[in-house]
Amino acid sequence: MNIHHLELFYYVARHGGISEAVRNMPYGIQQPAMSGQIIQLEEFLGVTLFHRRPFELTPQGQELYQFIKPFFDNLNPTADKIRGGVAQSIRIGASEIVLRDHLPIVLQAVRKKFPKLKVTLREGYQPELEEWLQRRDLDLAFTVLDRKPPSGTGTLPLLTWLKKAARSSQRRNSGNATALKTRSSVCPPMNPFTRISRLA
Amino acid sequence: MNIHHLELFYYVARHGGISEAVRNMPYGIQQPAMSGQIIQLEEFLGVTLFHRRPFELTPQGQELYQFIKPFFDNLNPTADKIRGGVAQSIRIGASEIVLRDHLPIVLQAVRKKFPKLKVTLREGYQPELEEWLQRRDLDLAFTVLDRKPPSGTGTLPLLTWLKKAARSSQRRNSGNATALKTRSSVCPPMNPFTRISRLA
DNA sequence: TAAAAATACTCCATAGGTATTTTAT
DNA sequence: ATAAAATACCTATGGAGTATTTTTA
Repeated sequence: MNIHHLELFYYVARHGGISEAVRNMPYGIQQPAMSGQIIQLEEFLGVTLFHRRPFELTPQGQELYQFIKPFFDNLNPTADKIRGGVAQSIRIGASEIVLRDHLPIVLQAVRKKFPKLKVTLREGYQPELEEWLQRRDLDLAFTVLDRKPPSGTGTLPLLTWLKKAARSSQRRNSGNATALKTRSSVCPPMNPFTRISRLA
Repeated sequence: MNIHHLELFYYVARHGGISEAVRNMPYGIQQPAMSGQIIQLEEFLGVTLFHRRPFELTPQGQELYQFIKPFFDNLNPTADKIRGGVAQSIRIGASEIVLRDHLPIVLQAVRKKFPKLKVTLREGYQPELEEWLQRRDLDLAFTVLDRKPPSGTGTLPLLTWLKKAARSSQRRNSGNATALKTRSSVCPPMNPFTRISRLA
């Protein structure tokens, strides 16, 4: 079952014809391509899905359309929901000093870039932060670290992580790296600290 | 939104991991391909869909899985239903003579090949048959025809149509040609008659 | 240390494009 | 006569393969 064929059929059924579908497609495709793909779908199913001119879904075409409609109707909305559902929140842990003296200026700059981002702050000392990261109660932690990061987490040099976050895919950082991507100049000098963040 | 990516993710979520999904795929695919496609999906959504080892869906992964699951769960069953839903019935129209003297022997042979096929017979004279074909009240009609077939219908020489039906795709004949595909030797000599059948 | 996942390529199947013909209103 | 759909043919993108490395439980 070629699902791409179903997607094309969805638009054909929706717009009442191949050419009409082509004109209303969210992305570019030509009529011969559309015809070909639809024919392949019909051959695969061994069934005529619709009469061409005048356009009319066959009973089988209706059944198929009924089945695929809710899926394709809600595809992009669902994607948008998922896309937005994470990037708009980040949970940061750090020591009281970092939280009070260094983070505010950073967050202030971050807010300008991402006004809708919700930031949750949590105070804790190193072993706590580490545990919370592993438990996925935190997305990001600032702390000193004298050994390699525990599994499920990773580190980046503090002064470079902002740039790295920009490069590294959102995938690696659950979308939060992007949320924090900002001018590295706004990053205050916290050299001795090391960042631990969940990578997976 | 690449739907093929969703299909792959469905199997990953279902089987709890990329490698496990690869092992249980209904068609052949390799782990690197799977990894790559999943990564593309995650990059497109800007979200981690699942933690790799140990495997665990993220909240976003769960939301996506919830959404796509009913669709992919029912995909093949629906396809099968549509596939079978037509081939098992055919509506044939013909004159009383054809119906009584010629069709029975043909249908007897057809039944052997397609025991589950339901045949509906209807008697009528030429203009009626033609109208019923156009109205799609019939799938197939036997009649004489002194002019070209009306729109929405087509003809084939009686002694060759069985072979042709075998060649021509099911698409052209709503699956019924296949249902009627049988040894042409069982076709009695009805030379003067011509077949009209819906082509679209 | 062994299994899983990611990376680095190479390749090729097939979706899609252009040009044209056929079909139906 | 005109617009839709189908056909023929070619191109090229991106999905999938092999080999290998990296990761982590």
